Amino acid sequence: MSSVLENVALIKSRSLALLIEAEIERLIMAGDIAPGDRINENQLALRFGVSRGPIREALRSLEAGGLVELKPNRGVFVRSISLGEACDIYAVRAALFGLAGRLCAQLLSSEQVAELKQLVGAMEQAARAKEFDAYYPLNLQLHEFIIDHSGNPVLASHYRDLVKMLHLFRTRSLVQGGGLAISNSEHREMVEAIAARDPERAHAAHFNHVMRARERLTHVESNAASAASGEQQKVIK
Amino acid sequence: MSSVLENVALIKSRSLALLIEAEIERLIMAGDIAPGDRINENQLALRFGVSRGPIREALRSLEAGGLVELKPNRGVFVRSISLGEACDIYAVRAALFGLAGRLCAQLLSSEQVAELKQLVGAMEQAARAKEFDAYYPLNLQLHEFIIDHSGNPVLASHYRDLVKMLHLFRTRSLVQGGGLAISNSEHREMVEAIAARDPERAHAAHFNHVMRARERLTHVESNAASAASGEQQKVIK
DNA sequence: GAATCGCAAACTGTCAACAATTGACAGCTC
DNA sequence: GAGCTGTCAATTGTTGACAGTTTGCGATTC
Repeated sequence: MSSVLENVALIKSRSLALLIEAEIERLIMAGDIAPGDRINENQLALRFGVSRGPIREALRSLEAGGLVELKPNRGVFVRSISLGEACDIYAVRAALFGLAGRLCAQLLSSEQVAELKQLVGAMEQAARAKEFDAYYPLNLQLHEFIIDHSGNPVLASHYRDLVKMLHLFRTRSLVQGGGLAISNSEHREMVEAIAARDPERAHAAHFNHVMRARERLTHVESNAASAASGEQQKVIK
Repeated sequence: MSSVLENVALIKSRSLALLIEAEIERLIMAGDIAPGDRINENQLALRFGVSRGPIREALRSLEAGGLVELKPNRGVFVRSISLGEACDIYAVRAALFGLAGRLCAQLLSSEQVAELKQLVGAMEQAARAKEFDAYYPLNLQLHEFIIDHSGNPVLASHYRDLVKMLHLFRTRSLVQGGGLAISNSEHREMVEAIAARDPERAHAAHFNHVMRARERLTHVESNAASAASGEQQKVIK
């Protein structure tokens, strides 16, 4: 047991609130606490073995991040994202990802472009072999790479906030399932635009990639809810 | 005296933390607390006549909004934005504003387009007459209009966060002074693209408008840096 | 005289108790 | 029996106190 190291790490992180914030976020992301659920401060405090102070601070932070909602005198609730909100988030995400693509086209070294090409190649292989378990992490890696190498931390931070919020949308599993081979041609276009050092084209490729993911999302949704009563659909374009 | 109504409003707002958060934000925006300054919890608690709990909660919220920085065991500091960070923020802002323009081109009614045209007309008049005091609020109004009518609250929220953060940049007064007639031709192009219902063109116009503001910013900066000793900088508090 | 060590004041991090509000249930009135 | 009212338990909002850390200042040493 590396009790010493653990203690050091614990002391370094300093402030239970930060630790607890990360832990609550993890619980929400893992679906351990479902969207719409109320969060009981006492219960959490008991669970973590701390007082309510740090818990409340952590929740305040999460609220600003959009993961939970604060209803005065009622408590904090895990936010649940509607289809309309998810569409809004996707649009903003598309704008940010478009910017990331534009920046990458201007900034990336040839070596980094080669890395991207390799990634897309691996994804193509996985898609052809229908190996979803291999495809998905590569897909994540590709997007992370582009965001990280845009050289704009503000962009990266906001982008990640949006991705987190999208995890609160109910049908995300379906969304992730959609696409595969379909979207890899989009990936190829993205990387080619970057390789061509064409910021405008890269922007368009990246923006459209996310917007098409949004369209796939709405189609899945409308199919799923077509039989049910007419939920007010958000008109797109 | 609507003392009863006031009390109701006060009670409704419920939670000192929310009130205090708004108040601290106001203090920062007004330059009452300067970037880089440390915020003393005890002092604030005394000033507002509350305990430190709500203060800490409010600060947590502001930290997530990017207005203050939390240094463990040292305290919270008002963030100070460097030129590089300001550029990053401008880029993200440009991407969001570009999206807003794109959406407006798709959504706005003819009446709303007429409103925009009227605004730009008034700005042109003010610019010709060199009436800066008239121009500035109109400029703000134009940008607010576009953001508000994009129909995307997520976009609006993130955009406003960025604008707030830019207020922490030291030479913002100079930035606002730059442009005027120069940038109004950009405004005209923005509105014309929206009126033409051309999303792509609107996107480009809005994106470039902010990016050019960024360029003006960096030029002002480098000029200010080169003539640092001579010119008397406008000091903010 | 400069650098270092140690101490004390100030401040942050955390806690446990207190006050106030909410929502539900039981009892009363009509 | 329906609707209102008052009370109660649960939970949030707030507070003041305590513990640990940082920092500035002064004494001490070389």
